[in-house]
Amino acid sequence: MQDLLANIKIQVNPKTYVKDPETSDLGKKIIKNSILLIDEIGFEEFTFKKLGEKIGSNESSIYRYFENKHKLLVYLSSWYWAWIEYRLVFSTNNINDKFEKLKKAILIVTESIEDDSKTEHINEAVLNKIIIEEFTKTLYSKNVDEENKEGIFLIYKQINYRIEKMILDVNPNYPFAKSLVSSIIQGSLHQHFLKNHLKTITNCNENVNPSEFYIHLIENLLR
Amino acid sequence: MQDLLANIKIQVNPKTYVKDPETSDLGKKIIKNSILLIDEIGFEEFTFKKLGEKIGSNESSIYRYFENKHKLLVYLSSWYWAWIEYRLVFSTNNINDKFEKLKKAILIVTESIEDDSKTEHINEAVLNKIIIEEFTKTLYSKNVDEENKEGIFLIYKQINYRIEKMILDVNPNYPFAKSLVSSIIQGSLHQHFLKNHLKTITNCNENVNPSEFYIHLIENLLR
DNA sequence: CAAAATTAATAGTATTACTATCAATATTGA
DNA sequence: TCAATATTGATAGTAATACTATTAATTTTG
Repeated sequence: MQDLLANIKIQVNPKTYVKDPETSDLGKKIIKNSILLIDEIGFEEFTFKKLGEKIGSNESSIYRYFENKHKLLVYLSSWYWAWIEYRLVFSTNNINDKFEKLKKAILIVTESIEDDSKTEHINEAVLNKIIIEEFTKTLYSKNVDEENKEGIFLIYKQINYRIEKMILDVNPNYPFAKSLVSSIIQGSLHQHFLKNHLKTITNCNENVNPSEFYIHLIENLLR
Repeated sequence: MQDLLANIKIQVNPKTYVKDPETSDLGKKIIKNSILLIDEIGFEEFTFKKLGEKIGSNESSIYRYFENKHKLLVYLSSWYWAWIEYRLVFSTNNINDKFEKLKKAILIVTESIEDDSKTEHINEAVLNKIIIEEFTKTLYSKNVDEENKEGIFLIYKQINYRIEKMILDVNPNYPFAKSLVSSIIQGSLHQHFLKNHLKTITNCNENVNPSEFYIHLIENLLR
């Protein structure tokens, strides 16, 4: 899996960037360190000026790759979900049992990423952390409708469609497959967040993770 | 219900404001019009300067009521959840059947507010709209932990505890009551949001509302 | 090795998110 | 009722953000 990924380039919607950061050293440095810096100080405090200082480069150079920090976060999110989709398809592909397939899919989208998978300039574990804390901001923004039209959320939606199909394969009569999937994907990020910040309204902690809650849920709901 | 509410003053944590907006005309004008303006232009575009212009008052006067726009949003959210809690307690109080009680509670926290209940300066229907679009920003902020310590989210958490108790009354063996509640409350706001912006990953629309999805869920999950 | 592309450095602008000061007005309570 | 007090309005000012523009320096490439 590790090695296989090394040869795959995750495709991100070109509308998220001005110049593809994968095409230069500076671009990769921007990606790598923006992940680290956002994790460190949070997205609100994050600025291109600070990022420039961190990578010993100029603010204006970063603007040649990304219009603004919102678009950069959208880029990172798109990369993340494309990576998740790849892992989802890859690891459910050879499972014949419909329910086992669905369970595996739920696991992929709800588990926390413990260690990184050797994509040189992207630390997936840290990226997962910032997705938990910041992904909601890419959806809940004044540009949602516009960005949705541009296809920015296509991969995210595609993951939803794939799992929706798996649900209907397990139980063709379940009437809320779309809502169930979207509430699992978004809800599991939220449970991770609660585990980190509002511990008293979640059962998740170091020992119990969101995956268990959601797998128990579908086991009791769909069959 | 309408009349009863007219005599109740919703209590909001004093740490959200500098001066209680309920104590003056200007304060009430700030509350009333901030709700309308945030709904109109979105929280990101919203500034105290624009609000000042809208109410024919000065930017600096608004700062005497709220430290910044984040705190104002926190105030509005706290008011909203206190209002929901009031309605929750009031309307489940006399229900004896445990499952019916839980269903009613779920209904209260997931339904969309169609018309306002005559709190003079607060339009609950519009407030509900901005909670759907903006509440997530009060939680997912750099100050969560600090604000949580200050008790800012107490009422929100209390609603969670109340419904958790109802779930355990229905099924004492259900192992994820906390996570189920928090995922319903937050998830239903998200389903409303998807209905408005990403229609293809939800079953909710003008005819189907999140309440139906969640009530069907607990019916099949807890008994 | 020359041309083209990329990056760095510097400067500058508009807007935001405030704070400070002081005058004008409204409120209150003795 | 009038004087003290509190509230609000007007104006000005600051630091930071989120950019854009220009030009020079450096790197890449054909």
